[in-house]
Amino acid sequence: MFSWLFLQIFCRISKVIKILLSFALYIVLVIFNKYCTKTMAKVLTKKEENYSQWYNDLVIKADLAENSAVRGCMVIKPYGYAIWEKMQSVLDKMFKDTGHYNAYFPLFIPKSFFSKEAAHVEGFAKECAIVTHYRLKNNPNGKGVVVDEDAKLEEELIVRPTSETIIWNTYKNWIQSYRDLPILANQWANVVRWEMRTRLFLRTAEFLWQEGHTAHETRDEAEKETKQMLNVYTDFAQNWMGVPIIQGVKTESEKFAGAIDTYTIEALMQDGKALQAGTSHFLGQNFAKAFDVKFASKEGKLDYVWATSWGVTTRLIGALVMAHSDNNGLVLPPKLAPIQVVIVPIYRGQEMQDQISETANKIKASLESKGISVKFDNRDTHKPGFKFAEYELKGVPVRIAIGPKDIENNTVEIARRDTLTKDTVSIEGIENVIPDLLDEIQNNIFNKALSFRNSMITKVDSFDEFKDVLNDKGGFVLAHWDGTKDTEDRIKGETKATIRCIPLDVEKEEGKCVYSGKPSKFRVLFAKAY
RNA sequence: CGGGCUAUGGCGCAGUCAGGUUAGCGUACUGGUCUGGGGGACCAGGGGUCGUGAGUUCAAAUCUCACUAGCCCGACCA
Repeated sequence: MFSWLFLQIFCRISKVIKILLSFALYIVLVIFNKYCTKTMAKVLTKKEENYSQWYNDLVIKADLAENSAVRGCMVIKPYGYAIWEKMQSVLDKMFKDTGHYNAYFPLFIPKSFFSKEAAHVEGFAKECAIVTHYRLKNNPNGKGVVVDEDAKLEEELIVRPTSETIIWNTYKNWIQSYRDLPILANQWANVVRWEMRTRLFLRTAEFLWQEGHTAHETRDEAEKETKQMLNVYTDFAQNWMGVPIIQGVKTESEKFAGAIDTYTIEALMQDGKALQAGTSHFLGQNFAKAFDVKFASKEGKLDYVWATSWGVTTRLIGALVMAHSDNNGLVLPPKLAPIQVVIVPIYRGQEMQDQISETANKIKASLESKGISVKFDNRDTHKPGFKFAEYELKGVPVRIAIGPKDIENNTVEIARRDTLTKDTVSIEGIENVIPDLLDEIQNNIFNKALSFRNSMITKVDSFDEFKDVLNDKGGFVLAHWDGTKDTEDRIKGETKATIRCIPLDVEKEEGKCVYSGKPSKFRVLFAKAY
């Protein structure tokens, strides 16, 4: 009895001590916390401290996307989706301008279609989602619903990881004669690849993309199409996203399963890792043979159709984020920014607010007449400083601040997101200043990324050097390779670097494989990649 | 899919080891006053089935098991 009482008392005393200690610690933390919020960047992990955490923070805090209740699947939030819509509209126009048109094919693909192209199935089999039943029923043993085992599908359906099979099964019915060619179809769709490790935008179980699927009379025509679309992607990446890329062709082991050749555009992220930003495949007659798609030529001969496919995904948003952004948040290229200019008023009292709003609305209208997207943020619920930080986080390229001093002097303060510099300029002629500034920002962002990228391409001639560069510096490594899968695999095993591509503009150069010492005729591009 | 960690107001966390009265804090939110050229201050207020489900116990945020989701490392991969 006494010992029990003693124990109770002891417990209480130790609890009291614990509480006192926690309280002291808490006070210290609170003070520290207050100090921190006043002196440090508030919301983002620093890029230099933890790059992937910085990326995650950025995507979430800038309101681009968030994780969902479904494993591996993200919710693309309005601001992130607005960027995707801009990408879509630009790309869609580029596709139409090169003679393509849109269509839509089913989400579900009969399982048997996959077994028709053996190489292709190997590439995706391990990450397919499969529909086996078509009905639910109330759980007879309790709450909720269960799968109705009586509603089993005769043939399972695969949720498309890509649409070659369903499309080529369809093209078979569309194509009889050379007069039916070419077919230049594209579809905007979602696809599912059951990824084990996912990251917002970069790798998710479901993602959005476009996939072009074309059919041609001749090999030559299909190859030209493949390269044309690679150039379209290059144009988009460099001139719209401001992301410099390297065009190249994939090695046998890195190419799309089912393709003869896979062409790629490879971008470099700020942490020195490469990211494949788009691919264009020359499929040869592989799918035509698998789905028996023949056409009668002008000479009346039957031949298999030549094919291409090409795609870019919402991963481009990840590339956009990682290519340009800084510790203050996103940096968006003006050509893809949902909001290109934000106007923040600074005022005291209703009267001043009205006065400034009038000026702000005039500026807004004059900029909009030039085709610029402008947001006038006249919320009275947030202070100017808060808004400054918020739009920086969201990467709005240009901010115009208008306060009482500006009204007096007929000026505004213009702040650039890319350089974080501020200037006071006259309101007169601002509708001409801003478009030029947006162009300049677009160019500056690209040039900055380009000089970084160029500084991160290193030629090496020994395997020690190869490893040192990858570990200490990162980026692309140009090295001789003997052309064998074995060497490629070994290098990957030892360094985690893969051959990103054989650059299209590669110079002929006699050399020795950096790993095996065997002869090589040109250098290939290695990097650790996303 | 293997190893490790995690899940507590909207968000970020403490409390869990060692079960015990009314589960706290920051931030966000609501109202008010002062403010306003870089994430404001003060006062008052509301909000939590402690991831889900079972179990142990007089008593579970706390212990056990299963499940779900997330993060990190690996394996796999267009």
